[in-house]
Amino acid sequence: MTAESHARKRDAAATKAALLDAAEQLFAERGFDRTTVRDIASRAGANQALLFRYFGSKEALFEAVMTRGGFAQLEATPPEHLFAEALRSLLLDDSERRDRSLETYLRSTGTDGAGAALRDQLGEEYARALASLTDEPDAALRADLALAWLLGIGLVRAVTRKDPLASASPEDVARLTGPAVRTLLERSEQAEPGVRNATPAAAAPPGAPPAGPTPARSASGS
Amino acid sequence: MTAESHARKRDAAATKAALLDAAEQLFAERGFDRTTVRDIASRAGANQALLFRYFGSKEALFEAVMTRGGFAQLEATPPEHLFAEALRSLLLDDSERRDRSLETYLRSTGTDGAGAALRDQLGEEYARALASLTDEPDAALRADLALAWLLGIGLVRAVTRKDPLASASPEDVARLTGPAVRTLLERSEQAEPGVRNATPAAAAPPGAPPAGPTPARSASGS
DNA sequence: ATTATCTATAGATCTATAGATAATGC
DNA sequence: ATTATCTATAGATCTATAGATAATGC
Repeated sequence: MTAESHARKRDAAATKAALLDAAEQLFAERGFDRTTVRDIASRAGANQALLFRYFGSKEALFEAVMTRGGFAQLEATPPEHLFAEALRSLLLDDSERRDRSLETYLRSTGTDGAGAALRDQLGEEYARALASLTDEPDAALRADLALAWLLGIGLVRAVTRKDPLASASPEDVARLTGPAVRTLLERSEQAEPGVRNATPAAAAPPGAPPAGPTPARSASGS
Repeated sequence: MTAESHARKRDAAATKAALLDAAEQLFAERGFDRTTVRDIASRAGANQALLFRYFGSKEALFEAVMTRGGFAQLEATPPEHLFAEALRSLLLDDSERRDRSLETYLRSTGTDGAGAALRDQLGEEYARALASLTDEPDAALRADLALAWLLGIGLVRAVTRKDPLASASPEDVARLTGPAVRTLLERSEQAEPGVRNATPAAAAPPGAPPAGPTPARSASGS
C-alpha cells in the first residue's frame, strides 16, 4: 500500500550491481545449489525476472560473480603470506570478508556446469602460488595438501561450525597451523631430527610397509 | 515387455537392505541434497514408493544410513592410527571403501535437519579420538585442525578431483602429511629447532604481530 | 519513446501419498 | 488373505519466459 511498495529507482547498473552483491553473499553462504534466484533477487531488493534479463541464467550469474572479484586475495597476496592470509580471511566473520571465493569454492562442490571450470581454476592458481614456496620434490602435491587444509578448515569452521575450531581466534589457528605447514612444505625425505619427543607413536601409516614415511635413504648423505 | 520387467522377488528385508546400500553410496557420492529418492530407488532396483513405505521420508533414510554403519572405521581403529587410516580410506577408489561416513559428511554440508546432528556427532567423535594423541595445550583445537585436514583432503580429492592430489598414491600422501600432522599434534609453543632450512620466509601470519608463530621466547632456554 | 521493472505463468523437477495390482503363505 | 510392489498423481518448489506496466529522457 505504500507509495514505493514496487517500482524501484530505475537504475539498471545499480540493480545489476545489487544482484551481483547479493549473489556473491548467498553463493558463499549456501553454495550454488541451495541458493535460489528468488533468494538473490529478494536480498538485492530487485524483481526476480531482472536476474534473467541482465544475466541470462542463474549459472551465468554465478560465472559473473566468480569473475568479477577476480580472486582478489590471491592476486594481492605474495605467496609466502598466502596460506596465513587466506586462513585469516576464512576465519573472519561473514561481514568483514572481502574475498569470499574460497568459501564459495567449498560450498559449491556439487556444481557441475560453468561454475566448475572457474572453481577449478581458482584451485589451480592457489596451488601454483603455494607450490612456489618449496623446492622440495612433490612441490605440487605438497601445495595441494596445503590447499586442502585451508579448505578443510573453512569447511569445519563455516559449515559445520564445530567447536573449538569454530570459535577459535585467527591467531591461535595461525599459531598451530604455521609450524605444521612449514613441515609440510619444507621437510625433505629424512627422519625428523627433533620432533619425536611428545607422544609415543602418533600417525604411523599402517597400510604402507614398502614405502613408509621414513624410507630407506637415511638422513646422512644420499 | 520381458517377463520380469516389473514385480521383483517380494522380499521386504532384501529390498530395505538394497535401498540402504544404494542410499549409502549415493549420499557419499553426491551428498544429501543432490541425491533424489528416484536415484536411490533406481540404483536399488526398487520402486520409489517403497522408500517411503519402509523409511518414511528421505531424511529418515539418511538417518538410517548414518546410524547403520555406526562409524565403523572410527570404532575399529586405535587413535594413533586413525589419521593415517582415515586418510587411506578417503584415498581408495570408490568401490573398495567400507566406511564412507567421512565422505558423506563432507558432501552433505548443507543438510540441516536430522542428518546434521549425526554429522556433527561423527565430527565430535573423530576429534575426540585425535585429541587423545596429544598432551599439548589446545589439544581439542589441534584435533579439530587435524580433522579439518582430513576433510579438506577428501574434498579436493573426491569432489574437485584436483591433480596431482586426486591421482596421488595413498602412500605418497601419507608420507607427506605424516610429519606435518606430528608437528601439529606434538609441537609445543617454542621456536622450531631444526626445520628452518629450506625456504626463506614461508607462511608468516601478517595480521598477527603480537602472537606470531615464532614468538619472542627463543629456542634456547624457556 | 524507450526501457527498467513487474505480473503471471509455463514447464520441469522432486518429495510424498492414495489406491490398484500381483506374488507369496496358510 | 496378507502384504510387497507398482501406477498415478497431488502439491510444493524452482528456473525461465512472455507480455503488461510505469518511470525516465528527448
